[in-house]
Amino acid sequence: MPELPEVETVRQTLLQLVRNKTIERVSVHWGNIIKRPQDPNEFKRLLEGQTILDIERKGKFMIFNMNDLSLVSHLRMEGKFGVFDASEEKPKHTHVIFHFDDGTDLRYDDVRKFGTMHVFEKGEELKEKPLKQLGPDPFEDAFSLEYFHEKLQRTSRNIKSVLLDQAVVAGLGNIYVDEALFKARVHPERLANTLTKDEAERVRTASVDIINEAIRQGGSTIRSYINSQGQIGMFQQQLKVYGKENTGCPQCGTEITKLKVGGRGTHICPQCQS
DNA sequence: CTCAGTACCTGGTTGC
DNA sequence: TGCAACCAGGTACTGA
Repeated sequence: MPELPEVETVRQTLLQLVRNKTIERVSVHWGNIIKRPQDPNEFKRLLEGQTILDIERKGKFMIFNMNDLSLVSHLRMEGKFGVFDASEEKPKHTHVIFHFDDGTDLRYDDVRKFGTMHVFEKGEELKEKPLKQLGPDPFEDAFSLEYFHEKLQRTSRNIKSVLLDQAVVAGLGNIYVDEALFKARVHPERLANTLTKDEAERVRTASVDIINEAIRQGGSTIRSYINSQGQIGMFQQQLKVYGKENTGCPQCGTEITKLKVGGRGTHICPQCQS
């Protein structure tokens, strides 16, 4: 489901609901979600008694800061967090429940079971996978033209695959890459090392603009995304090419077409993007 | 090292 | 209507 704007919206809405709550007990109904420590029982034991002090985000990962530990969570395709009264029935796809000492639960729901959770000693999370390998977020100073152009020069992959590579820039996914490349007027199959510096700058600034505007609008709801207060996003109304195949390009009227790039469904205006 | 292909899962949609 | 094939906001692992 979520790319950076959706994760950021979940972070903000969820923080209001769980800040300063203390975990009394954890239940795990699908152990494969838990990646570190490997044993879910150990995971449960570690988190007992911890208080959620803050939630940060890096790329598409959320980082729950607690007294002694950091919980790193990735929602992958369909993960959701919500806070419920402990008396409410457990839905079918709830896999991890953090029971607070005030009678409420933080529940992790994930139809496809792709999401991940890692627990680290506080401060260690950035030194190890999965956070260690992430590149900068799009709006960080480190995502400069020099940095980005250099990365593009060093690979012969297509530009779409490079933008999806979280080690280059963290947070872009299939929707926002298609939108950014449309805005930058660059074809997704262009080989990265053939982009001019001007094209690289167009792609870079388009990516930053799209992500910032999508955050402002609470993300995009295409099929299932909702934030932690149960609200859908609004940015899907601004999408120009993603999911718009067989409609007219808003710039030139040419029909938007869908193709596969790097195994992912990809939407372009064949006239505007070359 | 880089890269394409595949695996991980469930459910909605499409096409015969 | 039934059912198989394909598709989905993602990433880790494999082997060439």
